[in-house]
Amino acid sequence: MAAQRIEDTQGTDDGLREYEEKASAFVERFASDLADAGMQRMGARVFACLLSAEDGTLTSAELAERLRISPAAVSGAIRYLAQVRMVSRRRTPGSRRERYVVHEDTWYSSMINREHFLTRLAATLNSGVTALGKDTEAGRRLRETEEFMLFLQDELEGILARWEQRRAARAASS
Amino acid sequence: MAAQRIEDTQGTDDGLREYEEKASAFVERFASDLADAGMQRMGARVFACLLSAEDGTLTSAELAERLRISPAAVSGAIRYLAQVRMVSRRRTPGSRRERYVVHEDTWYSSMINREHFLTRLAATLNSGVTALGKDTEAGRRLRETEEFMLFLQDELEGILARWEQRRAARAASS
DNA sequence: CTATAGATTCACAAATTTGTGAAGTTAAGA
DNA sequence: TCTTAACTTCACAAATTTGTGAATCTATAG
Repeated sequence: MAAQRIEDTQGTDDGLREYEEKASAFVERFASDLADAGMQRMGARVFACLLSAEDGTLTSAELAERLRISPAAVSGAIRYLAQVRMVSRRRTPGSRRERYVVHEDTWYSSMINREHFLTRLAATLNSGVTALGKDTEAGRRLRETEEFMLFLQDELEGILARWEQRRAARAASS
Repeated sequence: MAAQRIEDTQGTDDGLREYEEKASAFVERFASDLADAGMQRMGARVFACLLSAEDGTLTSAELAERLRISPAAVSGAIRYLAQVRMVSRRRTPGSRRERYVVHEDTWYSSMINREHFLTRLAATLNSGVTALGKDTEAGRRLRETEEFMLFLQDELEGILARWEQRRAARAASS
């Protein structure tokens, strides 16, 4: 872990500690950004920590140590992250330890689809059109909002596809 | 208010009450969706209420009555909504009352840009690349994530432009 | 089959967030 | 200028959320 950095600093303890401090500072800042966007705090911290891990993978114990939190907190955060499909559990055969891993290629779409948020919102708005009457001004406004949500949902899928293409193209050329 | 609906139900008190109940049920459901997505609860309720109002406008007193909340709560929610540019205050000259109004044509973009969330995230990720070292695997992962955020930000602007076009086209043809 | 590492669940305490009443401001109207 | 309607701010109480230690569960190793 952090081999590169250790080398840069002639492998001194100070160098390693400095590296860890910088890494930790970044993790907290990133987590804080995510939390501001509505993500629960521990979930954000664990996710940030995983994303910053050299191979995108950490065990429960490693997470607990790096973030200074209890195993229970790790467990709760992982449950949440697994639910929203940003992380998955990986059981190494022949070990009791479980490793948690960032879905590097799909967490973007999980982030965007957020439990079908837009689709659900559109359905709710549709019920509003019925409730308020489709010929009222309010009904018209809700209908338009509904259409926007569906439009957005659709476009987002296009964006993800384009990103995958771009990514694939870059991978092929390098 | 709700003229259409009153007509539908022969203007009976029962009809009006029924309409109000349905409207309120929708407002709460919509607010709940928004709250699930990370929006603060009162902000969501006030916003949903405004969006459902016949002309997209209500006074502080009307909001307090419809949502059964104190003037202080209205004030707090409006402060928040104004800050994220989803609602603005409108002072009718020659009146002490203030009206709050949904930015019908711009709240989508406010919703999407959410205080430059993506740009900020990209900046944070960039600092992570520096902290972890750009030649490490983690650094590479963060850089890619940063690129995705910038890509997404860019694409979202395109989407909004397309939506405006679509909207304009429809308005012209009807 | 048993012992135990390791993850999860649960009840509770701490911390945070939220909404209220009351006091304080601001500006319209007399 | 004075009065007062209407919005805002503030301190606090209520409610919610969060993280912990302890107990519990699961499945690997022996």
